[in-house]
Amino acid sequence: MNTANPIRPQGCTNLKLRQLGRRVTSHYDAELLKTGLKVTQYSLLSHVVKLGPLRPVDLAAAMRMSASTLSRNLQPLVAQGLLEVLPGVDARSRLVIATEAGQIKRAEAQRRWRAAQEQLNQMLGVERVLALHSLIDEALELLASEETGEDDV
Amino acid sequence: MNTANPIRPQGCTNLKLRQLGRRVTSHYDAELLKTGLKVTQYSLLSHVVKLGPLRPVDLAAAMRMSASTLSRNLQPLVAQGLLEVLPGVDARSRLVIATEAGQIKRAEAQRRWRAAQEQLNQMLGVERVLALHSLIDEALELLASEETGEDDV
DNA sequence: CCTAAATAGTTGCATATACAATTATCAACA
DNA sequence: TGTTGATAATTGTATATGCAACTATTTAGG
Repeated sequence: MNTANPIRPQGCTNLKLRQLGRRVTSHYDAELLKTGLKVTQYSLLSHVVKLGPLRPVDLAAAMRMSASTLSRNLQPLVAQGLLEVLPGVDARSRLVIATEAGQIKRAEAQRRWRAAQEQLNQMLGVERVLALHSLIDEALELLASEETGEDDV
Repeated sequence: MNTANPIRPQGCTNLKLRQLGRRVTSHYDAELLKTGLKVTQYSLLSHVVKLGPLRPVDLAAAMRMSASTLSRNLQPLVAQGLLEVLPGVDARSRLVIATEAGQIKRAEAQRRWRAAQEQLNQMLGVERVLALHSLIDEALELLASEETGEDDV
């Protein structure tokens, strides 16, 4: 019959994203193994190095993760002496900053990350990676304001 | 100078996948909230209902997740009486099966899932979702055998 | 038949993830 | 200036994720 829909997406977008995410994470993690960092930790460290001393709330926003997740994810890096959490301008806020060791570690890990990224480009084809990045960026853009119950009263 | 590369992917594929994954997960979870299931749990339950009694190892393979993760992810669903883990043909293996309650719950959750999926199609545009699915499927295919150190000796 | 390798599953450990609740502080305003 | 609502961060609780190590079987070879 096919009563109304020409082509409809098959399968669950979330499941697919998770499956690919798992696979890709393990790819980067394998390359980063020797640095002692997981790719999630590299991302976090890298953001702090680049965005320089900044408040957790701003870091969480930049990385599009919840503040509570960030709060916990900072801990392993602080424990390793790669990051520091200093008192902020406010008595309630803080400032996250990369230590000297953190900057060095990041530079080292960045080489590994680049190798992993380029290997991925090889395996998937640069075209495909570019297309995937574009789609993800567009999707993130389109989902940015939504979902929060934005009624702009 | 730009010595050799016409266009190279900007940013980290893993970070992007994670960011979109987080956003999309929360979208589905919001819709599934009333069923008491998270989208990860819905996926698992759904696979068991569809693939019928099967061994954990096969279920993990079908869902492309590690056996250890699956082992733990089964627990909340078993605790809720939606799944059962029965002795398998082997003394070492098991059989995972959906209970009556599990099948009912899955049918209910499926309606919610479909609503979430269609809402996502709306927000992103069907074209984009189709393109994303295709890219992910292709990437999973291309990464399927790799990465395991396959030397096919 | 017995041993070694392969297979199935779980568990210890560490991390990632987020919602809800909590604590602390700050800002607006009557 | 004192209350009230907003903001910043953390913590309790629950789940997701995987590697390495472990237990229990099974199978393959000698």
